[in-house]
Amino acid sequence: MLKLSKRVEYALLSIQVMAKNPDTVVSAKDVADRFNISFTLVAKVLQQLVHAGVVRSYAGVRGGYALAKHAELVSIADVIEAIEGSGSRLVECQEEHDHACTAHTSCTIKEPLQVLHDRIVSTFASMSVAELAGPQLVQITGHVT
Amino acid sequence: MLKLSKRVEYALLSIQVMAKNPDTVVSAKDVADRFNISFTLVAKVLQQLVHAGVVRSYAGVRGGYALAKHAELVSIADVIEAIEGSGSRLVECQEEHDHACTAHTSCTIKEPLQVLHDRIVSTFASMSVAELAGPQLVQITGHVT
DNA sequence: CGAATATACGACTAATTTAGTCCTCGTTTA
DNA sequence: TAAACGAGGACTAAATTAGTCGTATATTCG
Repeated sequence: MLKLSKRVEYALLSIQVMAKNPDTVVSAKDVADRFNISFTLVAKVLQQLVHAGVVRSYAGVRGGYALAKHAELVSIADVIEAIEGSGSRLVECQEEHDHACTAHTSCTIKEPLQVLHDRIVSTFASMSVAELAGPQLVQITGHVT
Repeated sequence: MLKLSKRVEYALLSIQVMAKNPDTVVSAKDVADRFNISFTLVAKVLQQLVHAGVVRSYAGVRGGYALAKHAELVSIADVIEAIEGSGSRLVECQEEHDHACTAHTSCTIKEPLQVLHDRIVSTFASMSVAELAGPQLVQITGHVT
């Protein structure tokens, strides 16, 4: 009914590791080994997360990746958008290239589905990746809002 | 970020026509012509809807399809499930064939995402196909609840 | 009856998307 | 300067989705 791509899944797994280990950098190899998944794919996915500003990268020997913001500030929607791009709607107009689908009575379902789309996006936006990591030990240096 | 398949789209378009014309049967050809889409595909999709009990079919010369229930009683979730099946989760366990993914620490994101999945399903369930048809004229023979 | 117009359905091919690999380059650290 | 890392492009493979074809069956109507 609704499946996330492996790329998004790998992104979430990677981020989960980072969220659980806020004080260390995590390399693509770490993630790939830990979950027995393709190193190169994970590496690619992590690069997309860098582009989107979700994680920071550190090159070099003891390099790797770490979250660019607090886990609470990164939503699942952010991650999905980082990987899949922001351009996808629930229903795409089926002739937007030339004559924006005015030819046929088409796309009459587009408008009501937009409402649905927005609701779903906000559902994704309502969960932060911190929730993937589960309850964390309170940081001594941290603070409660 | 989240796209419905053409099959679901065609299903919704077909249902929309039926919801707008509750007193007539709509043939696959009607729908295909109206939206300039593949007749055989629409026919197939409609057959899936029949199997799922969403629409009723009438064979023969002046045959076609009509909603099996009131449009208000059919949700978008029903339609998606009729077409895509009910088996898909947001994140699938990546080794459920043999040794249910206990080998690696994998699937640690599955549980939190289940929550998200349920929310999204209920979002789809919250909208009926009647909303695709827009406000209808009140039927003389109808009644208000 | 029988021709025309529907649905029913399985097998098939084509197109698109997603997954995954490979190779080369730049960076950092010890 | 060598080893361990990220960056990124070009590519192949696999899986999914879209779409076709052929044939069988039901119904209406002249």
